[in-house]
Amino acid sequence: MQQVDGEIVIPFQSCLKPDELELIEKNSNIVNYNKREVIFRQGTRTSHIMFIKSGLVKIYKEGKNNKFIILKLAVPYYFLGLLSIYGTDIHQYSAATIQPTEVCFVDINIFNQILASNGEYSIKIINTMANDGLFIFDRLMSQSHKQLPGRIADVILYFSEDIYKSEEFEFPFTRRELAELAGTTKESFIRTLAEFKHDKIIDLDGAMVKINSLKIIKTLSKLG
Amino acid sequence: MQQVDGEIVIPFQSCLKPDELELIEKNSNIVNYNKREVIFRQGTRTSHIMFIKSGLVKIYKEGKNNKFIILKLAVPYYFLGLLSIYGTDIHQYSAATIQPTEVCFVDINIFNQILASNGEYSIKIINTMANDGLFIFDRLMSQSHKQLPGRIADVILYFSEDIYKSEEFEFPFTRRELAELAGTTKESFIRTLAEFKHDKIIDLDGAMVKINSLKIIKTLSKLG
DNA sequence: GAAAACGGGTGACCTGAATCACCTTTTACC
DNA sequence: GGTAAAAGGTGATTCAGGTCACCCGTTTTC
Repeated sequence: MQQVDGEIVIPFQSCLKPDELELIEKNSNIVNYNKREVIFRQGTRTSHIMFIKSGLVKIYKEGKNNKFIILKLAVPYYFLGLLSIYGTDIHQYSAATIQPTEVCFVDINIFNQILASNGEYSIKIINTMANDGLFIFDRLMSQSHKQLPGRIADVILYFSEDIYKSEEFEFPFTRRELAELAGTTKESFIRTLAEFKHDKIIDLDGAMVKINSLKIIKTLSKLG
Repeated sequence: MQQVDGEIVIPFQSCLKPDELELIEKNSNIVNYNKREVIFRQGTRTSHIMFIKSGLVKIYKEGKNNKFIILKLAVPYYFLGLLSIYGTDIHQYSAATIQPTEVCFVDINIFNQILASNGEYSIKIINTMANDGLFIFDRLMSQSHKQLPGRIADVILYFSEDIYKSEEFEFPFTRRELAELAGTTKESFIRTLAEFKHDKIIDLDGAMVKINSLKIIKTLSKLG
């Protein structure tokens, strides 16, 4: 972890007046993380508004006996931990980098000051939090109430549609992490993925994936 | 469903200026529901800000082949569907009354107007949405990543601590609904509850429950 | 550069909980 | 008030997917 200078591009910047923007810039700083570094741990107190400037971050829940549940990936211009900051003051989940990442930390009092005075901005934040909440809701619905094939299909769709916007991509995760994202075990994930390959629904070579039948994947996702 | 007059007590009323309050009162109305009426269905467009004036409401997700998942109960002074209203414009879950309920509908544009002009109030709404999101998050974590006894314990704790604030209470639900709240089936729920009774962790007579060992219940919830 | 640790992968086994098939009691309703 | 439907409950059966016990290849580490 290393602190650096750099320009700040806060989400919804266009809703901010020049003086508000200046206020934020004066009261924030950027921190550089390497691969596989923890940004914050669940159970710790929230202290700053955070958003990603560049890089890739996993948001996950730590359970007992080394069980992890990956909730989502966060990409540039995503706020980190908003729900916890405005909910309980205690982080309800952890965040760790997958790739080298720049995170911008903004003083929380300054941010609140802007929310209080700039109605347009606060509605943007309300929208962001609502979408965040609904997204995690969807992911957990997938993890809790779908069968394995549906969950694996969801993971593939997540990378294809949300993260890489391509039907051909490379998993940035180990199989164990992919399993944690699907809410299953490494073994079951590997097995089901192998079935997808065998059934020619996807091409698979190590981390490389190419979706052959998006239609089948979507059907699997829908049927659960 | 029946429309009536009546005084409006909006959540966080104390943060509102008299003219804002008046504006809301002029642009809202109260609707009376009987037991077991649907307030809104998932998949429909959001249209109003809603909150409960009196009564009891279940918030649930409808799956395929008559599967339901109950996410939470809403009690007086809870907003209904905020996440959907500010997230997608489409209700992501359904709401139905359990007991006769008065719901207050507020014009959404008026409400947004107040959010934009009253920073204190909009931060309250941000807090509310964050807590809502985290709560549903917790419930789904329970449903997806705990074993049955832990899930049943969670349901008992939910009624005891959140809803009735007593170690003795009456389920307002059928066994089927209780199962939907625990993310399981009627049969499994009944079986596990019977075990709790047999092990003297609870007394059980129909809908009546008395917790004998809160400690064991909490342990079961924690261990998952 | 040996050894340990980690990642990907496979097969055998086991089990928690869903499903199915009932039965009984209570509630709803022409 | 009689019938239908819903609710509570139980036992037997099934199976998806977790667990365990491995294998091999690669990367890390001292």
